[in-house]
Amino acid sequence: MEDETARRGPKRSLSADQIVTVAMGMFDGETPSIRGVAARLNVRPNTLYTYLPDRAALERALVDRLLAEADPDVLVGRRGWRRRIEDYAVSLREVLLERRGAAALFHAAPMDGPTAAIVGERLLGAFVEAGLDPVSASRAAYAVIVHVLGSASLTAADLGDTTEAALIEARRQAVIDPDAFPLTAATLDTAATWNTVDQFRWSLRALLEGCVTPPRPS
Amino acid sequence: MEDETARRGPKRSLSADQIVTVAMGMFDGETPSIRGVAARLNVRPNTLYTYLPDRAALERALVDRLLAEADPDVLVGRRGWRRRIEDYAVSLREVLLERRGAAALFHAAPMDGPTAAIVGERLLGAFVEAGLDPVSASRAAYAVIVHVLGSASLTAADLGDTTEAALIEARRQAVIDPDAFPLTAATLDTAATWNTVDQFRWSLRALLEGCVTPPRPS
DNA sequence: ACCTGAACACCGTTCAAGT
DNA sequence: ACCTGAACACCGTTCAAGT
Repeated sequence: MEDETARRGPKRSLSADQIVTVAMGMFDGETPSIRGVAARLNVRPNTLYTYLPDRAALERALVDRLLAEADPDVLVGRRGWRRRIEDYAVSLREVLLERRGAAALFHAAPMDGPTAAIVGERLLGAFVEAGLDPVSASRAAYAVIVHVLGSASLTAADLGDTTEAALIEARRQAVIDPDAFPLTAATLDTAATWNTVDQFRWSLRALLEGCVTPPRPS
Repeated sequence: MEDETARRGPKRSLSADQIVTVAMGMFDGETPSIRGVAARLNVRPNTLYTYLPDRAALERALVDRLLAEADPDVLVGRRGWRRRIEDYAVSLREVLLERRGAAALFHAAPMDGPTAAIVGERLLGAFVEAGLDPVSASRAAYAVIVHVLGSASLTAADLGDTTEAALIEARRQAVIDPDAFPLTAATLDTAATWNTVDQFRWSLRALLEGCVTPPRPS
């Protein structure tokens, strides 16, 4: 009948979950470091190795938490499949851009956590609903993941320390030689918005459209 | 009338280009480090700061070299626009996967070098040829970049230290609960090939198709 | 003008020792 | 069982000093 905290005594002052939660609040351009997280927890760096085998484990856990933060529940419901996919994608993009350095994580750690499995299953469901056969649905689901993460991390890299507005302005002011790069010069204003949600929605819609279009004869 | 090397004497034993060239041969999962490159050049780490302002400059230079290695010339010629884009994309993917750690670079350093400008201009040309208006061509060009880099770095992350064949086999052997994840379980064999060129070509074609399809009314 | 020694403030990780 | 001190082998970068 002991209460929860006393059940086995306060031997463990930490847990892997707690460590990951603290780390989630420490994105600042880099992935939170083992030493940094330990310092925040007022504990020596090697203490964390009681709960995590290595840094890669922390990274995998962070990847899964970020996927969950984007709320996989928007992938189900009675709205159309396009809308559901787009909403989750936009949400994930937002989550990743809110925390500087989060996007890059996905290119260092594999997505093999429980939330990744749920997101995968639901993406498949949306594409089956769109009329795709299972093989195409699987390919389409991965294509969407690729596009969302690619976009988020490229944007994160371009943003660096500045704001979106500053980046757009800087891009607009770029000096392009119109003789060597006529098309680039003519489309400078559009290129200036490459890192906006609007561009993201445009390319994601194009991808979805292409995924559900029967392949043309090559 | 002095010869080239003697013109100002052998004061400089290095050049930024030389440093970048050496670094290009040192991808091993991480971006080559300043200290590592210096060691390879038989020079003290801080010597490199005579030629490069900081590590970020090395990274930007490497990004441009990698884009060039994929050979932007395949983007021009008399072959169809789809073929030209796909060939460059596949080539860039290959270049990035050949050097472990190369793909991740693009998500840390902006693409602002001379080769990036050429690739951009030629992608725009291909999409204009496809009949897109300038604004759509610009968006489509960026969408392609996003997709290629997203795919390459996700694949690099999944591959880790193993080979493609080993990864496919491991994915095929994965145990999925068919009650909780019916679609995932049913499409396991396709998911096993997510990191292959075939999947890459499939999703890239879908993206291109969607880019040249007139937008549907939302 | 170029290169270096020495130092600073960081990393991830291991291992034997303490409680 | 958990936490730590100390150490190892790394980072990028700065700065005063040497040639």
